[in-house]
Amino acid sequence: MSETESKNFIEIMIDKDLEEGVYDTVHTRFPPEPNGYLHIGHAKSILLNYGLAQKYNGKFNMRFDDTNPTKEDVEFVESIKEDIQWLGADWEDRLFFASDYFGQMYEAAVKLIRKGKAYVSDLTAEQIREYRGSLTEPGKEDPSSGRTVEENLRLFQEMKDGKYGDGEKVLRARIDMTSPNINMRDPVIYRVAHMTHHNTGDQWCIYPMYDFAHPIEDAIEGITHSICTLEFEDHRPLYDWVVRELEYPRPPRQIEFAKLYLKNVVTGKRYIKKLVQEGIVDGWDDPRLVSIAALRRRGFTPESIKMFVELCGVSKANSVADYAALEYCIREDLKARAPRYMAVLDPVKLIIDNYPEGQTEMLSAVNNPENEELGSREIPFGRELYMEREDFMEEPPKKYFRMFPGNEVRLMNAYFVTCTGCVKDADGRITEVHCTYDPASRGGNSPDGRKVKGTIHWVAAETAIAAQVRLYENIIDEEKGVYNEDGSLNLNPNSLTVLEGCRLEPAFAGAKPYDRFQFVRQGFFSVDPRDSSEEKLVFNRIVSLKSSFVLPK
RNA sequence: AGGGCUAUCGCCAAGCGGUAAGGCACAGCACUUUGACUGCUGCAUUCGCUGGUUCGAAUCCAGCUAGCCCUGCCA
Repeated sequence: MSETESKNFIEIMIDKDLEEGVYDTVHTRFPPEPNGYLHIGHAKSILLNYGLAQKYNGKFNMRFDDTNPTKEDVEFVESIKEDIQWLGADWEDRLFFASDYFGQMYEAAVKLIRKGKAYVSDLTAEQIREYRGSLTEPGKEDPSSGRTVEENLRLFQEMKDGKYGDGEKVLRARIDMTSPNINMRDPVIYRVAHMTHHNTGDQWCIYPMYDFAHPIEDAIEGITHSICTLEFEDHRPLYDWVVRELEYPRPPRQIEFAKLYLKNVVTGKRYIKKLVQEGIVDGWDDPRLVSIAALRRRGFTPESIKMFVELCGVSKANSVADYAALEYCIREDLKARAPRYMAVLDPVKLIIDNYPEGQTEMLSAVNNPENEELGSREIPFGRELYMEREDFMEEPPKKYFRMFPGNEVRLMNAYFVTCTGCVKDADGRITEVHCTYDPASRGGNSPDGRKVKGTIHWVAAETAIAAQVRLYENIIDEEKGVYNEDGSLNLNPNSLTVLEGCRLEPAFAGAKPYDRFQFVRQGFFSVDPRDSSEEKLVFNRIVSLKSSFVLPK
């Protein structure tokens, strides 16, 4: 990284560690529990950990923290792997499962028992809670804490051998029942759970708790900087206690940072579940959600998400990012690499009265004026076109410079046309707009040098492709805040607008799922991978152009 | 209320004793074959509050205040 670029607090800590020789390399990891789908918040952690490893020429591990079989499922390990790969974080050959270390964790527990640092407790869950004390009162000594090492060894062995039922016995670390930090009041480190584990099957009936397992996982893998979120700050003394008592050389260091929250967005699993159940969204990858899969389906690029995460920065202050920042990132990424084609979302016929009936011609158009590499294409032109309904007004307000009777505009990449009027049906709805063209202005410029203020997009009626376009908004209401007092969500009734009968220029033929385009003046769109087929093109709007729909005030 | 953490522009965020970076958003102007993009300009006499130390404080000290997290055999 360049010297002028400012470093975040984690990089400063790493620099110090390297300088003082605490570590001579950087090794990070992303350790999700496979109990759900990844969302934008996880992307920050993934990209932060992976980015740090890259920046310091270190390594990055992928590890499933699967120490609690009651909540986990293989379904999630596959989706998580897919999402991380899509984001571009490369764990190379270092894909691990915490469950693969169960044997070593068991041995570690035995070591603690031998040192007199752990004991088997007979207390029930409720009793343990009572003995723990409260935020303001110290805890009380566990009646089982006086057992001998031999007895503890035997009991723990029996726990492992399946002699006890779930909840009957538990292994506790002996630390300090009076600690002001509740996590240090003899935390449970092993529990009995007769369950089939997605990875280890029925091999184990005792499972380690996170606080005990995580530092061991990190130490085994040689992790140097174990980066997690703020809520684990209180656990750090316990993390340090575990690696110290287990006597790992060069123990890993835990560093906490603030999670990334987005304004007006749902990430809660129970809320998403409800939205799916009620049919408000069509799944965990519905484009209105911010799961990695949803963002991908909507058309966001990995690069844009990376840009967003970097834009947000890393700190310890709780913060909520504006959705506008995410939109900025995808616009920024796509504007130079998406071909810009014309598409009419709300079509109305435009008839050029002085263009020869039956004649067609091909016009050339540059695919992206900002990126020559994207080449150019030929677009058919004829007497009958489709134009955007909002691009015509019978009585225009001031500073409206699209079509209105008597006004001359440019048909993009084609000709100057002068509006002559419109035709309405019995209900007064405009069915046709009429104009005349200037044959000398082919390509969009007049040889006499006259200028026009407006340029509008269009599509030839005869060759136009019909498509469905979906305009997505945030599913959460912007004005009223996210949640109601009863815990229900404030849904935005306009979160999805489906536009049928949109007309596209022929260049769209052959578009494939995930292909991204900039519809001239309408924003960025991508082909929906779930609903598009050869016969039916379905586009999701990724993000609109900035203020492109706004009429002058 | 016991412990931990945080507080710099509407939203993120630099700053680490020498007199408030940057980005997003917003506004204005210019340019424009997308009212987009781009370019330029504007946008914190002030850093949660109050005192103190100092020639000098967002930065150090003290005391307040506010927010977040912690009483799972979840992670």
